[in-house]
Amino acid sequence: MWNAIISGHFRNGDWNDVVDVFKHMLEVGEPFDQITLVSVVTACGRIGDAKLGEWIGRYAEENGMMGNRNLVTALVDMYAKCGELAKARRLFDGLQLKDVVAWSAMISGYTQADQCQEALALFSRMQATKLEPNDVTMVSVLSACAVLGALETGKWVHSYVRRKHLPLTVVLGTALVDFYAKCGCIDSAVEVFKSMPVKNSWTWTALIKGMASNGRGREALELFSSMREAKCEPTDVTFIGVLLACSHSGLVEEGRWHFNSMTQDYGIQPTMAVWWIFWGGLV
DNA sequence: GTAGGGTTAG
Repeated sequence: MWNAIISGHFRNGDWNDVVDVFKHMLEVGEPFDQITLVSVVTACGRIGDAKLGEWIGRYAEENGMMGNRNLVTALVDMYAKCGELAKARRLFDGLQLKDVVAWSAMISGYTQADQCQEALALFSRMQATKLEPNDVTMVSVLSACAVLGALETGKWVHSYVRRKHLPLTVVLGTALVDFYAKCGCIDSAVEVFKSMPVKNSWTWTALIKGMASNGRGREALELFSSMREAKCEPTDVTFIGVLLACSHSGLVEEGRWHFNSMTQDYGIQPTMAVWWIFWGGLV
């Protein structure tokens, strides 16, 4: 029953509630099992609770639970998200049978820690094992390619996605759009965008920012109005793209208008990045 | 009816 409650919070993304329920269980001496620990340690990674995460890591080692691949993978993910890449890698290397989830967790760990070269190096090693990457693996690989400007590798990933008929999920599609836009291939970014069956705010934002950073401010603003017609809610990052578009294209009046609309119509408070763009080009 | 990995920021 406790696991079911924790699972509910987990699926809702309420990581703090997951941790709170577990701490309550410890306080009242409620028994838990490995399934409990998998959820809790994953939540620890999401909220950066390294203290509890490491406590669970020690508990799992001392109680002979390291044969549980789900638990070890969750620990790899937690250590990586808490910035403990070496600890994550040690556990990952110790996994006797690494499946696609374990590989994806370690690759995404490097990408999220800004160690994109390491991420691609690990991806090469994964390919050498003949284990097939899936759509989730490719999201992290594309993110690393985008940061490094590794155009050829990213293009290869795109062709792999098509060849193997990996599902063009909203997250994978967004990663492709972002990758092409960051490499300056706006036409390819638009092509992927158009081919996506489902788009969300992140997808629109990736293309708007891509247009803006490639000097196509007017088209970025047109995309922003299409986004609203599509009833897709803009986020604070969307407005970074919109204001960047105005700033780069010298559309000062429109930029000020969007800035006001952001706070008044959407209730989004300007973040530090927004102030930088505003004071840099729209005053 | 309970378990691991993913995308946007001048």
